[in-house]
Amino acid sequence: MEVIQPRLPKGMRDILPRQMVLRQYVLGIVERTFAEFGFEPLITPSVELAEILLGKYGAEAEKLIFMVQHRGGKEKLALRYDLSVPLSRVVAQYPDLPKPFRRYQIAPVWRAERPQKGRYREFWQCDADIVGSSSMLADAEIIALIYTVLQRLGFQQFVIRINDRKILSGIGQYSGVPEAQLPELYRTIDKLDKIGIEAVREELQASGLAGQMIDRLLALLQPGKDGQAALDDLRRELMDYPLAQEGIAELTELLSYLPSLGVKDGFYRVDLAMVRGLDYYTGPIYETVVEKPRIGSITGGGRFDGLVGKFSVQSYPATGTTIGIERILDVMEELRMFPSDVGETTVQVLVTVFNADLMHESLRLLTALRSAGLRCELYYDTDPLGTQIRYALKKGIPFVAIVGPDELASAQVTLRNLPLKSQVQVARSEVSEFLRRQFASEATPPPL
RNA sequence: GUGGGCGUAGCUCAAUGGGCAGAGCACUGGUCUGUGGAACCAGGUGUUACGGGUUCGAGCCCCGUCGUCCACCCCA
Repeated sequence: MEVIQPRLPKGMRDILPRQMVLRQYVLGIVERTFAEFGFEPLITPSVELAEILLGKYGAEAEKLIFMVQHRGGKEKLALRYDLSVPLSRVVAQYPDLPKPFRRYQIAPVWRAERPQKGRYREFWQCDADIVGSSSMLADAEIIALIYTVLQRLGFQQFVIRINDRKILSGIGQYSGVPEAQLPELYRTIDKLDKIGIEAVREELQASGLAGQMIDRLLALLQPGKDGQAALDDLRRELMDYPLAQEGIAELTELLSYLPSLGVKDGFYRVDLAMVRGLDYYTGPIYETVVEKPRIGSITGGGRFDGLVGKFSVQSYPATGTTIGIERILDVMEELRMFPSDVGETTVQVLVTVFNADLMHESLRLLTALRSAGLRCELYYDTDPLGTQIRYALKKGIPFVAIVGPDELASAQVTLRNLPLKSQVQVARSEVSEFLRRQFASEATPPPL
C-alpha cells in the first residue's frame, strides 16, 4: 500500500516533548509575570472574519494574512495575524468590560511568510495590553514588564528600543517629503542601525531628498546620542511641529517612570530611527533586540489608540507588547540559558517492576506516588532492572523506584537518583514526602 | 514577492574525471530476573527529491518542477 509521506506545511513545526519542557519553562515565567503585573487571561478564536483583520496592518503585512475557506462556507475567514486586532474587536464587542482593561493572551498566530531562521508561518505570541488608558504609566509598565520577563529568563544583555510615532510624523513634516513618500522615508530611517549612516545617506540621496535636509535629518536622529539629550535637541529643532512636541513630551514622561519601576539603565534606549512596520501604531513604540544571535527583535509593541475605534464609535486608547516566544527559545537554546534542573522530560519517577509476583506492589506504590502529585510512569514489562534503568536514563527520568523482595520484607522502597548516581532506601510510608522534597525547588524562576 | 546555496537511509554524512549503494547513530524484534546510556543476533535502513534530456552507461553533466536553508522586504 502506498504510504502518505509524513510532512508538514511550509514554515510549521511539531514541538516534541523534549522541546515542550523548555517551552513550558519559559511560558511559565512569562505567564506568571503577566499575572503579577495585574493582567488577566483571554482566549479568542484562531479564526476571525476576514473583515476584522483586513485594512488594519498595512498593505505589505496584509499580503501575509492566511485566508481560510471551507466547502460551501458563506463567511470569509482568516487566521489571526496578531493578537492586538482581536483584542480591539473584543473591547469593542463587550463595552461593559471595566477600563482600563488589562489582558494577556498567549496563543499562536499565522503569517504566510517565506520561512527562515527565527521566522515561522505559525508561531506563538505572548501579548500583554492595556486598553482604556492614555497615561504614559501604561506604556512605562509595559516596558517594565518586558524588562522583568527578560531578566527572569536570565537575559544578561538586551536593549528595549523606544521611539514615538508622533515624533516620526513630526520629522516627516519637518523633512518636507511629500505625504505619499513618507513610508519610504521611514523605511530608510529604520535601516540606520543595520546598514549604517552612510548607506542611509545614499538611499536618501537616491530618493531625491536635498543634501542639506539629509544632513539635518541625520543630525536629528543622532544614533550615538543619549536619549534625553537627543530629545532636548529635537524639542528645539522641531519647535514649530506640535505633533512632534507631543511625542517628545510623551517619551519624556515615559522615561521618567522607568527607574522607579525598577528598569535599569542600559537595558533601554531612545532610538529615534526605530520605526516598526505595522500601520496601527500611534504613539510610543518599542521593540527589544539582542546582540549575540542576530535574530531580529524578540519583543515588539506600542500604542495603538485608533484600533478599537475601527470596531466601535466608542474609541479607546490602548498600548501593549508582544513577546516572541519562538525567538526567545531560539536564543536561549543557542546561549544555553536553561537552568540545569529544567530536564529532558516532565516525568519525575519511573516505577520499576521487579517480577510478575511483585507487579501489584509496584502498582500500589505508583498509585500512592501519583496521589501525592508526583509525575510517574510505570514500566510495563519484567525486564532486568538494568534494562528498566537504561530506559529511564534514555528518557531523562531522574528517579527510579524499586520494589524487590528485600524492600517488600523491610517495608521500604529503593529510590535511585540517576543524575547523582546515588540511591537511598526510604520507608514505604515516607516515599512520597521524600520525593516531594526532592522536587520542591525545581525550575522556579529566580526572584529579582 | 526578488535573488543565491543545497537536495543520497529517520538523522549526520561518504561514494576517483560519468562505471555495481556505503559508514555511524537512531529505530523494530529477540537473548539477558537486583542496578547505568551495554553487548550479541536478526531486521526496513534507499525509485540517490520528482520529471525530462545528453550518454553504451547519470547520485555525479544539462533543463524544468518541488522541497529546504540563507539574504532582501518585513517581522516575533
